[in-house]
Amino acid sequence: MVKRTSFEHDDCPVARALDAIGDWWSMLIIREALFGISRFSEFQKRLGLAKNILTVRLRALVDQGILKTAPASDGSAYQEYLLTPKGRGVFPILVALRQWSEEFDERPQEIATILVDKEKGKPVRKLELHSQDGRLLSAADTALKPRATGKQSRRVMA
Amino acid sequence: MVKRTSFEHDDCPVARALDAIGDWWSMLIIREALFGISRFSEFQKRLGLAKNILTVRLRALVDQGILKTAPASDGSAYQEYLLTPKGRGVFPILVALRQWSEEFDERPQEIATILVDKEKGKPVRKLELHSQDGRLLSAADTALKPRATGKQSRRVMA
DNA sequence: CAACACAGTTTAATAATGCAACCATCGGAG
DNA sequence: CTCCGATGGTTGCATTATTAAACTGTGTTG
Repeated sequence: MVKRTSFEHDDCPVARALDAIGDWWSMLIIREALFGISRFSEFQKRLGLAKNILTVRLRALVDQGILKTAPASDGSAYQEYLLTPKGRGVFPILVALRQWSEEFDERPQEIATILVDKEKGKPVRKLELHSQDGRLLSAADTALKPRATGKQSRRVMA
Repeated sequence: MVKRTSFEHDDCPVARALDAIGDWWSMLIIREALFGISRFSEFQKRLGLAKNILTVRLRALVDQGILKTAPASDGSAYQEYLLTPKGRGVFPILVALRQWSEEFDERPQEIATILVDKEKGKPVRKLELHSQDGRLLSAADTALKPRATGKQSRRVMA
């Protein structure tokens, strides 16, 4: 890619999120981190990406407050990369991606894992979007409203 | 980049989803499409991307069954790009991205739009993940289980 | 103290963007 | 019928991201 158009100052929250974690590797790094991976070499082995890229990605994630470095709790020397609350907040996005694959992939049998709830070991339900008074909402039931305060915009999302 | 590692045959559903819609533009194109945009020039104007890139992205999205081309319902000649069910299924992912920005962005006041429910015009609640018996689940309440049938794997997600 | 693992950095090659200019088709005005 | 602008692209070239692989500098093990 080139000059990778930054969406950092876009007023659309989707664009902002993509700017932060919208590349292939960042999301997968966070996925691994949520699974408990914290060491450089572990990320590298599991994801199979080039080490320089991993370096850059980890640094970017740390800069954005998604990961933080800690002085290696286990063993000694070296540091480890831990998720911040902001990083753990990515979980629903990963679930959404997972469920989309599960629902629409043309070869779902190749999908190796199922997300289950720990207590019962049964698959989770689909993510649900509710209104404030509790109605289940689909895309068609929603709309975008400009924020009350601040400059208005024609930028949208759905 | 180089040889852009494809995750198409990865057994992790997150990776598969990212392989399909994990680049900056595809997600935004789908966002616009969900908002009703269907014409090439409309996408181009609203997103401000280069036309060649738009061409490639649209074709890829059509190939993947996320968009389909129709012979221009309105006016005449030219075609339009419409979402398939698979494309509309991306909605929760966009909502998850949006809510992540809303919750963790350091300058939330720059975010221009709010997702509301059409009926009441009030902001929606956060996406919720439930177990089959209805308990609200957080990341910590979940685990990954290998699929019953098929080759097992150490590939994970959280 | 030699070998090895960890956590990177550097380098060179290559593939993916982006920009701009070009081309083809359609519909409408004259 | 012809010219013109808008639509929907395609082509080329410059720029940048990503990669693999080699190299560096620590710490740790034997």
